[in-house]
Amino acid sequence: MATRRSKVVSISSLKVACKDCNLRELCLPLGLDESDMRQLDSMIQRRRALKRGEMLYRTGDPLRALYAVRRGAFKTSGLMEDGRVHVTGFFMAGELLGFDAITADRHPCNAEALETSEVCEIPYDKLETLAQEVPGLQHQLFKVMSREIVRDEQLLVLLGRMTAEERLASCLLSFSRRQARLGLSATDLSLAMSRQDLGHYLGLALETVSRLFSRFQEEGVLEMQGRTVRLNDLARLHALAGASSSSHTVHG
Amino acid sequence: MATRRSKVVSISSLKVACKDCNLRELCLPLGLDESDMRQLDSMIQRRRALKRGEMLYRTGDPLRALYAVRRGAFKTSGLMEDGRVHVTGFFMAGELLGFDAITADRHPCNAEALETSEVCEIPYDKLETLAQEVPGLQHQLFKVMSREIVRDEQLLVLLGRMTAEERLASCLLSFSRRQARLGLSATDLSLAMSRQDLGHYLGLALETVSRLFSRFQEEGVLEMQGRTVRLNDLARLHALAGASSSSHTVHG
DNA sequence: CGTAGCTTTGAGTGTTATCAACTCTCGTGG
DNA sequence: CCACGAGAGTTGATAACACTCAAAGCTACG
Repeated sequence: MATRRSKVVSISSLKVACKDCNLRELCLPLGLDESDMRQLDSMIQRRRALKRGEMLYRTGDPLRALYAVRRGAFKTSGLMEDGRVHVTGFFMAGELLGFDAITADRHPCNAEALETSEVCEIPYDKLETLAQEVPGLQHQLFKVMSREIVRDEQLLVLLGRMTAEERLASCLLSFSRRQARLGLSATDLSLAMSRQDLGHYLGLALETVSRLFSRFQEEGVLEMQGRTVRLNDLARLHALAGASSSSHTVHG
Repeated sequence: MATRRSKVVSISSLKVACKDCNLRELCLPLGLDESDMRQLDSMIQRRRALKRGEMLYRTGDPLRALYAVRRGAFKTSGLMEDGRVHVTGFFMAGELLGFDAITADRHPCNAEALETSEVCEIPYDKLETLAQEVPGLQHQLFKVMSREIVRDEQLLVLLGRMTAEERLASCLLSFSRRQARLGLSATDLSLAMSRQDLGHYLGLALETVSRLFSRFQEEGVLEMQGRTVRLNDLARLHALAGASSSSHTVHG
């Protein structure tokens, strides 16, 4: 009974309209006036809750919708024929995923909830139709997709040219900025993903990630216990990240 | 005088309209009817020729236009604070570049001609306006941007999880497919970029790239002399590439 | 024909992967 | 409430792949 009650609460919390959503300035409605936002809102058919480990979509699934993370976190990952995994992205509240499915009308990767999460489901065909009518929405969509491209390009630099130390430092700074943008602490992180996931994202073995955390802690850059991390020295972390010149332009 | 004459010829060749362009089925006009295509065509203000080494745009330049490669090839590259370079992409005839500039109204990377090249210059503000009126164009733009995201995600897998051998094999196969799509040979490549560029693209030292070419040649997978490469065994190259499961969906 | 840049090849090194063992944490059930 | 087990994380030893440094050969362009 207690569980049922909490479920009811959770469902009601899912009914927040775009205009009342605290994420609207980070998400798709950004820059829309109230009437446009209402149209967008009416299009969002249902909001979906996922538990840790549940898949939002799988490789090959037809593109039905794009997704906005309302709460929680996701990872997207691709698989090589021999089973090697690569995590192509982590998506936090206010971030949109699924754009890579537009070109072939199929999702080219898996998206999995890293913790209890909620997404807004935005039917793609309707979105495109609405974007045709609402200039602000079309504009915002181009911007968001462009940002995704920039994000990926920064990751290319990270994977192609950075040392293991720089990769983890950059990654932690990215998490920090994204948390700050949500109005949360820039220094106290609660990582939703395993060392394995981080390794698969950063192109490193999980043992390397673990060792780096230990070393950063020894050096006083951060304190951590498991997935709880406190960044004690953002300046030094930035120095360790050996930043790429455009690293502060996007994603915080 | 001879040079002047050849320059005149080159300029006249720049005046091909979209509807007469042999690249229209690979480029932005794809899927547009003739009247829509004419509108797009009238928007393309000038076509620009660049010599090897010339910059199409530089990091920080304001976004004025997107570019379609008509002839030749480009590389885009980012710079880290300490001078490390990463090449984020190579762009061949029929391919579009500049989408990463939309989000911040500035180009986040450099674009340099690798050989004598021509581009069509598509003013971004006008493109967005036209896309608002022409559904087919909006649709095509979303598709093209989405394809760019997928391309980058495949590169993330390449850089994050593949061995040096797999990276070069994948890269050569990508070149092969893109040449074939242009109606050219899938096996005889004339690389426009240096070993250094390839290394910066693949996250490898130039010496590693060179050694891999030598090894592939010893093993009979290809023959080469400098930048002229003949792929003798595409099947074996594919095996060497240890393909990621979605590698055949995009970019050939 | 000379020079500068590109490419190849070699030798030695180092960063990070791999393999392995151990510990910790947390949820579950006795 | 504690014992247990499984998954996650840490740490150590060793090895490998690719990097760096170095030198020589090649190509192309002036």
